[in-house]
Amino acid sequence: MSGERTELAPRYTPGAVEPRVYERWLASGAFTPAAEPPAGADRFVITMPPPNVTGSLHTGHALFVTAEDVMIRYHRMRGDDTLWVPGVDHASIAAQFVLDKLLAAEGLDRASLGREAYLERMWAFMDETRDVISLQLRRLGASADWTRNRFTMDDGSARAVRVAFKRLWDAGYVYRGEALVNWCPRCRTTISDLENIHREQSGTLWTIRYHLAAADGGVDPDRWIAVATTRPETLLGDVAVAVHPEDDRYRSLVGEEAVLPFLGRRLPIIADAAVDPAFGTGAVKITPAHDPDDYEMGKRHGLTPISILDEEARVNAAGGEFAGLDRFEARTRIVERLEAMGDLEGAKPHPMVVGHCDRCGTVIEPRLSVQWFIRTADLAARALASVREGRTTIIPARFEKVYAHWLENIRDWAVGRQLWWGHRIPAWFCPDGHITVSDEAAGPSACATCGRPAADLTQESDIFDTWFSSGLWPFSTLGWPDETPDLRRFYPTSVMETGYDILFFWVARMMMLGLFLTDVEPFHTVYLHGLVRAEGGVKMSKTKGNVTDPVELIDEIGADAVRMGLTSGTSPGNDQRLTMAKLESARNFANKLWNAARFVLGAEPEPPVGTEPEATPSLAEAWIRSRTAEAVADATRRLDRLDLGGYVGAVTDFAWNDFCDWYLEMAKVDLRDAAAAPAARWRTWRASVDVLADLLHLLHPITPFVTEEIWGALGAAVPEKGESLLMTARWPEPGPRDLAAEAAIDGLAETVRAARNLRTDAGVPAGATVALHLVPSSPAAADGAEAVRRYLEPLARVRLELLPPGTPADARAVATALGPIWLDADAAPATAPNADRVEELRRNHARLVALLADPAFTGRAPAAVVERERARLADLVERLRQVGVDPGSG
RNA sequence: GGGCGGUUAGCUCAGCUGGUCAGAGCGUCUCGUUUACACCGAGAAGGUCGGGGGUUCGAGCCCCUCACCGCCCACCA
Repeated sequence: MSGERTELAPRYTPGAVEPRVYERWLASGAFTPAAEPPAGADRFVITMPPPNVTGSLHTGHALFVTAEDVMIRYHRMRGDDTLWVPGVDHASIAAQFVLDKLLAAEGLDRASLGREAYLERMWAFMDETRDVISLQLRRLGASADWTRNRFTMDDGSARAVRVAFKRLWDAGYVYRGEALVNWCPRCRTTISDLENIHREQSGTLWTIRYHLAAADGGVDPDRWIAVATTRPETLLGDVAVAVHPEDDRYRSLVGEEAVLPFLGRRLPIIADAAVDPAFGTGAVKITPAHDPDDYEMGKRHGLTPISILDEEARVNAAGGEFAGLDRFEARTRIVERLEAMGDLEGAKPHPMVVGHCDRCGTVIEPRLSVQWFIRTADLAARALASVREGRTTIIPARFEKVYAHWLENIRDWAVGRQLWWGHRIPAWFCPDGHITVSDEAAGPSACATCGRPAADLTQESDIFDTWFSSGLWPFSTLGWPDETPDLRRFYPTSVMETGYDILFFWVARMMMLGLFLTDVEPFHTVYLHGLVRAEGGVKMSKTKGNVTDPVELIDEIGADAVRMGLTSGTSPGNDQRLTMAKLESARNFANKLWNAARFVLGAEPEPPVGTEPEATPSLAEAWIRSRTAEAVADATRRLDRLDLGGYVGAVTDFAWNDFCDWYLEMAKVDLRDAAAAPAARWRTWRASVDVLADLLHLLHPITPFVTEEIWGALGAAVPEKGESLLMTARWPEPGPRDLAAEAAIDGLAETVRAARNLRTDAGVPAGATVALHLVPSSPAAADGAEAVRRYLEPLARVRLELLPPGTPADARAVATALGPIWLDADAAPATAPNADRVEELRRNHARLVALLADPAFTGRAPAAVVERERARLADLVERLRQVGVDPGSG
């Protein structure tokens, strides 16, 4: 038994063990699936949201890492064929935003560098940042397969993007057309509707006079139509004035022309039912190139849009004297000029909703341009059906409605971005106007329509929306489009875990693309965690400066505590405030576990000599084994339901209350019983080791480091317990329950608490041992009391004195499951401390008597419920009788 | 303008298909140098589960309504 012993350090210091433990895990190769799946094993594959390559993880990310790692570790211990592919996302717009700022600090910009040099800089930048996130993930304990580490800009992703786009194109799901899109003048790119953040703002509603054209071809100074607008600068692009067809004020003007100020353009006055006569003046200027409503109306009336802003939202040549001005300068100038001309009829404050760029906050400009679109109607319908028909389940379920609502109202996806960092759209234009889409890395060899050679073709300069490649993640990371062994073995994946904030951005897109390209749902469960908020309840963001680096927290209190602090007491989809107090109590738990293990390891008795017969289990052992069985079943059930908060709560509760507070205290009694046979002491110790081992298994998914470290020491002491890693040990099966033992210890615990209360009430010094009198309420209770005497006496610091059944209870007695108890007279106070307790018994008794007398209850409630209430009443009657109170008839 | 979530002990939050569901941690108060742990142990106080209706034998849990707080979606100039 001697062998090598790994002693646990006297004090728990997480920083000392974590890196070493992670190295052992890595070296074991167990993060990587075996070459062949274990026979008959279930599959469990996590789809993780690849974080943005440019950023480092904040504490919010630590939650997703924890949730996924808990799941994957649990399933690995179950013996499932598990895989977790880690990786990062190239985040084109975010990456360019960051790099542009770096360049600006050097006095450089995108334009002066040019595309090629810019991308070189970007790759160099990537090499610096790419590993930061991997390192953070490792510090958190992520048991991901690093041999499969991926990047959405790697060759595999690039190929998947090309093939995916080609298939969409070939199936008619891609089109190119002119449309009004969301344009960010600062990022100089199109963005999707999702990235266009609407914010309420106070604006101004100006009323402007447009004079009517005079019969002689000039401008009529006395006749005008007043239009209301919040954007006077766009008048430069006006092509009409619209009124409601039923509006009597303007009916006679329809068909006439107004004259555009400054530019003199003739604007037909048209009638359209979309105009709200009650708003403003009831007359609207129509600017199809700069307003979505106007664009639609322009199409209805055959009006040609006029764009008046360039890509940086400065007035272009079409703006006449205002050309070159920024849109907001132009607004000011135009208002001033109109006022001077006497054509500004009014201006009043007007609350309005304005779209802003999600990335940089700039006001979004609707811009008319030719774009690549993915037709979403069919794709969305399939994605919707998958969830409706239960092939994919979203947790929590309420997000299924959110998901459905979005997909039901989805618009076509403008996938092109006028950026450089990203996957270039694999489409080539031929001088004759034909488009060739190719999935070859080298591009097409010739125009697919007319056969002109590749040399004559030019590739589209736009790149894809980042989410296009992210949307392929579950299968592009497994080798798709090739039918690789990985794809066959690990696809579709099991659980897709992410925050609810990217339900539309990512989850919905993965569903749409996955179903189209692979004909199957990319995952059967979507688990959405809530957001982690800072202490004050505010959202964490870099600009607010309240982002905490998880690595700093880990250095301070350990990765296990960070993981536990982030998951305990949480429920999916609900935000949480992460407080230092919560993290500290998680750290305290790790410390507690550490010390409990130190105790168990240090309590090893002399082994018995071989001739001694094996001892029978003590009551304490029978009880803790039964409790362990329940804990195993409970933890397993909760993990299977992805109830992570419940799992953490249940397993820590078991560890702290059942194992540490009660079992170890009882085990001490058995271990230190000098009168007991060595075999009995040995058996008790072995039971402690067994239960500790089971407990470590249960805790491992949430606190992998501390449990692995303890496991190592346990294995050194008891080789058959842990020769290898806990990480790959088998998840325990629940053993049989022993309800008799549980009832016995429940009775013991109640009696100990009651005795402790009596001591406190009586002011007995903590160290003193006093006599405790008990009148067993039955012969069985007498036996029960004898059975727990060995534990009761030291735990309550009393000498138990059993009195003959029927002995009248003392006036200060308290009722327990075993019978009335009271302290020795000289230790007890003169008053009757149990008056309140008796009163409570009486109240409950009265309530139950009334309830059971009600035929409505006994008649309609299920028999089991009525039975339970009857039993409870009987217990109350017994306890009242114990303390000398006659319950009477009620 | 739609939709969703929250409102449970001083604080932060759990509460599964209505029947020990009135809970946990932290905080507070009182004890405690028992050889695992003061990052601890023992004990205690503290809530008519936002307000008001309703369904039911029985409701934090279901229905209606109101009030705040927050979020998501939404092209009205």
